[in-house]
Amino acid sequence: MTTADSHNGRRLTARGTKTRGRIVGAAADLMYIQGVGATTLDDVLAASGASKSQLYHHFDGKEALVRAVVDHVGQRVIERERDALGHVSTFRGLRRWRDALVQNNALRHGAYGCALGSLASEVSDHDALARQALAGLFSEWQGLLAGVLQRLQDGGALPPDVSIDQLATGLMAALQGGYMLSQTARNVTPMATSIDMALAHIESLSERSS
Amino acid sequence: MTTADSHNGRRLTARGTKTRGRIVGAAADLMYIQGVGATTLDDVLAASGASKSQLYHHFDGKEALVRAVVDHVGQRVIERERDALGHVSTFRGLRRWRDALVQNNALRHGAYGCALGSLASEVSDHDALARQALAGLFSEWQGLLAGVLQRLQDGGALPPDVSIDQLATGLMAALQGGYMLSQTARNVTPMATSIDMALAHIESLSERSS
DNA sequence: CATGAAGTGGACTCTATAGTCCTGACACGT
DNA sequence: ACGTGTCAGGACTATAGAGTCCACTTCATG
Repeated sequence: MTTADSHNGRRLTARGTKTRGRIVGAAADLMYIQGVGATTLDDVLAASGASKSQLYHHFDGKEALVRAVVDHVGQRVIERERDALGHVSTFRGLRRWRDALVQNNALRHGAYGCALGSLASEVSDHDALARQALAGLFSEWQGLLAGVLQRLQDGGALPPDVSIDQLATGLMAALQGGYMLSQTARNVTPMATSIDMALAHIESLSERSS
Repeated sequence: MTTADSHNGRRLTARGTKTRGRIVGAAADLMYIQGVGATTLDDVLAASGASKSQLYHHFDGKEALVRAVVDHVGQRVIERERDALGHVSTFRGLRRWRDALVQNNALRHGAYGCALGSLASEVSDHDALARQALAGLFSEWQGLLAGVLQRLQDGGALPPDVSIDQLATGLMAALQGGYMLSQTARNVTPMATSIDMALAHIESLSERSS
């Protein structure tokens, strides 16, 4: 599942694991804020308090580090979304999920965008492996959305003939596109509006089934 | 309107204009394909057949070149969209617009994404001026979409109480998010699906007004 | 047709950054 | 407690890439 896990099957001590984690965490933060390309290894070392040799001890180079960051950020996002969506089975729950994302993004006025989306658009055209990992993460995330929609459908809140997967794709795209527009405008409104429209559409489908 | 037009008010000869155009064009192509960060000035020089001094004669540095690229790409996209959307006033026309974008993106299996969107997500967090230019371009593009929706509303195809601007925002986000998902998946389907969902929602609003 | 400005060519410098290497400390199994 | 391999520190190298400089050519306008 993971792309560039630990290092090619070496034994890790507790201390080593901790150092590796510090490096990946610092790299993830910096790459989120500055972008992947603008983040130098020296930046990462300074932020994590590690040294060159430690970095190259744990990773083959920058590309490998980026892949580890993708895995790490992916894990975090999926975990967050699993918590937020895993048991949602009502439109109200879905709207609460929306509110949480919007509020969270409002804290930085939309800057930096979606942790996964930013990585994806910067990395997809350079590193095929990272791209595939990101594609997998998006599809996992979308699967969580599909799970919610499935529960809605099972509960009769959505007609049985609508395509859960297509709705999940549309919702995911609205979310990502909204993030990007908000990032560019430095204003959360577009993101909120676009998710609202996607949710409105999904909710409107239920009216037919009454 | 333009961000980093010609150079700080110098007189341009025909030859100079041509050279400047070659440089910007080559830079735009390279930055679209390789990304802004991965495109070096030497790349641009090699591709355009210009020399260092010519580049620095016309631009203050890489940042200025990037801004010129944003303007250039923006002009192209807006012009294309004005042609495609300027006189559309039916749902059918809107679907033909969708088909053209999807087919065009299918040629490269989604790779590289939207010319404007890719620039935006890479540049927004680094260069405030470029970010504002991109925000302006997005809003211009969205204005073209809003124009179509307005004509639909004026013609009675959309109820008078729906918010044109919100629909245009949602459609734009669906488009951009779709581009990004397709770029990551190397597959146009998500983009097509997400635009379809946005259009379906907009069309569904008209049913209420019958 | 002269003069100065716009335009061109490419060598050169300087610095940031990826990546290497060597030395030594620590930790764990035996 | 001892020895092997993981872990850490940081100096060092190599190079790619941004930006400078200067000599030269072409152009526009009086």
